[in-house]
Parts: sequence; C-alpha cells; structure tokens
Amino acid sequence: MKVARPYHHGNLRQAVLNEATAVVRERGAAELSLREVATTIGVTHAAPRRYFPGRQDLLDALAVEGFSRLGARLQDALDTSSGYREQVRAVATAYLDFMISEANLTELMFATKHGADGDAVGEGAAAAFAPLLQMFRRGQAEGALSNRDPERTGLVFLATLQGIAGLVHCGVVPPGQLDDLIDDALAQFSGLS
Amino acid sequence: MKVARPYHHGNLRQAVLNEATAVVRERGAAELSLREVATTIGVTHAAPRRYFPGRQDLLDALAVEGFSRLGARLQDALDTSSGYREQVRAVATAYLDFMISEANLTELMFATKHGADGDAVGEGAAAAFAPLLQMFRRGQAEGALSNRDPERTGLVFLATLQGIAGLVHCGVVPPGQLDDLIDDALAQFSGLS
DNA sequence: GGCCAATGTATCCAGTGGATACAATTTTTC
DNA sequence: GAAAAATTGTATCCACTGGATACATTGGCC
Repeated sequence: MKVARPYHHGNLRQAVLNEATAVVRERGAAELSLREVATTIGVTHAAPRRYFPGRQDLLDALAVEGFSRLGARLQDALDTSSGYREQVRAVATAYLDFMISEANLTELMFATKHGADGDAVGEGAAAAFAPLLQMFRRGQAEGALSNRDPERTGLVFLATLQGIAGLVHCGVVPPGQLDDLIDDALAQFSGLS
Repeated sequence: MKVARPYHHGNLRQAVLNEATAVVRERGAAELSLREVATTIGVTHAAPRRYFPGRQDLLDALAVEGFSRLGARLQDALDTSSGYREQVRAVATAYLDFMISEANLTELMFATKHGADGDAVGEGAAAAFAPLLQMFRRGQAEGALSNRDPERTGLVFLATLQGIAGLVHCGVVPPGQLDDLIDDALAQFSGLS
C-alpha cells in the first residue's frame, strides 16, 4: 500500500541529498535551489527544512559527503597499488579524476563560505587527506623522499594537484595536457628522475 | 552646481565596479546584489543594467579587472627583481599575496561559470600569466631550469601556487605555514636545492 | 532652438530563502 | 487499545533578488 505516496516520505533527507547532488553535478552549486529540489522530489519547499534549516546547511552536507567519497577513492588508490612511486602516481590520478569528473562538487567542497557546520566540513577534509599524509610518511621512511617535513611536502603535493585541477577546471589548461602535467609534477616531487 | 546629484551620474559604470569590488572583498561574490550596489550608490536598481545587463556580466567585469591588477602585480614583481631565482621567488610571493589578500576576488576570477563575456575573462587570465611564461623561458635559456617544456613547467608552478593559496584560503593550511610552503615549493621547482 | 540618443526612473513579474501557524501521521505512554 | 506527544509535511506569509518594459529626464548634435 505504498502507492499514492504516503504523507511521510520515508527518507526525505537522503532523497534531498541525492537530488541536490545531481543538480550540483549538472548545473553547479550556484544554481541549487531548495525549492526546486523539494518540488522535483514531490514535497513542499518547507519540508526539507526539517533536515536542512538553510540552504547553506544543504551545501555543507554535500561538501561533507563529497569529502567522504574523495577520501574513499584516495584510500582505494593507495590500497590497490604498492611501492612508493606507484602509490604517489595512483593517488595523484585518483585525486585528479575525482576533481575533474566532479568539478562542480569540488568547487563546492573547497569553497570559502561554510555555514554553522563548517567544522564538520573541515574535519571531513582532514579525514579525506589523512591517507595522503600517511603515504608521505611512509615515503620518507623508505628514503624515497627528501628529508623535508613529510607533512609540508604532502601539502605542496596536494596543492599542486589541486592547482592543476583548477587550471583544467577553468579552461587555462586543455584536458589533453593533463597527463603530461601530472608527469611533470610527479617528476618534480619524486625527487628522483 | 554638482550638488543635489544631477540626473546623470557621470560615470556610473566605474562607480558600480568600485562598489561591487568592495562588496566582493568584504562579503564574497555570492553575496553581491545588483540592487544593493545600485541603491548604495544612489541610483535605481535598473540603472546599472545599462552597463551590466545581468548579474553575471558584472561578475565577469570584476574578474577581468582582477586579472588586470594581478597581471600588473606580477609584471612589477618581475621588473623589480633580477636573476632567475630571485624573480621566481618575487613572482611567487606577489602571486600569493594577491590571492590571499583578495581571496574572494580570486575565487570569482577562477570560478567556472562565466557568462557571455567569458572569452574576455579568459583573455585577461592569459594576459596576466604572460609574464610568468616569459620568465620561465628566460630561465630555461639561462640553463637554470631542467630541460623540460618551459610552458609546462610554468603551468605546474602556477598550479602549485594556486593550490597553496587555495589550501590557505579554505583553512586546510594555517597562514603561518605559508612561507615554509613557498620555500618547499621553490626548492622543488628551482631544481637546484 | 529642437530633435534624438543616452541615461535613469518607476513598476511590474516570477522565483528564492526564510519564518510561522497548522494538519496529518507515527510513536510513546499510560 | 486509546489518548498524548513528538515527528514530519503543508499552507501561507514576508522581504529580497534578478529580470523586463514603459516612461521621464538630460545632454549632445544638427
């Protein structure tokens, strides 16, 4: 007896997140409208407010979810490769894949403005990047890394990937050059070669 | 007889740009409202539409202006320093200074969504980065650079700076670590220690 | 001096985020 | 098992925004 949609949706929160994710992916975070999401789901525009009091709360939730997915991808890249250089390359590729295939979401994740739940976003980011730092620590232990602070090196590496994605994202770099850029970046970071 | 503000503002376009710049600097591009800018200037909300048909046009104009200012700063950094390593450092510092002191504007400049005038934004960006490429070509000529494609090296360098600014921007990196990060990045890019 | 284009004004519309009072439903409690 | 309470969604406001259009004022050009 689930026809004629019951008064209670069931799991509105997840439905809203799914629809919002789709909208962001297709049209960007700026175009996201609470009302539109609500109506396409089939509820009043005020209904999602039970879960997301304001628009920014929804955006924050999307960002947290995004970092969670990114972290999983990075961890997976680490787990399915072995050896320092291979791991670095795998992580770099996974990171850039994510940022480019989910460009709008990435822009949202790294946006400046986060709402009351901004801490959660920050924690999500930290958790996502933890595998990277771990990798760099191992790299230093194996001597494959210069004797600098692995945390700093990791950050610079991260920054480089982030920047490459950004340049591709905003059109300064054509996607075709992407692999070459990764090669250059890796060469510079592996220290050797 | 300029009291009692004349019917014609005089140079509304520039006034709008100035006010919009201030708003973006203080509250970010997302908060920018054509109407608010118009009323604080003292004209009807429809008046600026003569110059900026839509909100996005104003944002694009701000981005173009931003790239122009950034380009000037980079060129200045190049002109007031000599020697490859010094120039690289000067440019990096100038670039990061700009991006951090004008964080909101930078976010706007590198945003994905540009309107009908998007080409102008792209050209502005290219013009701003021209001094950088020039510097890298010289660096290669002087042999201070590895024998890779200077264009690609420049892009990776650019990406790294961009990424560092982004990480600082979104709070992943505390500003205090900035100088150290720059040092690391420079060490990796100068190729020599 | 008078015409005409440029520049602002005055008003309208649809859509959005936000807030609040109210109704339907589920869960808890006795 | 029924009444009370908490949850979840609805219905309706408000202020504001971007956008569009018709109208008024001004300044330059002949």
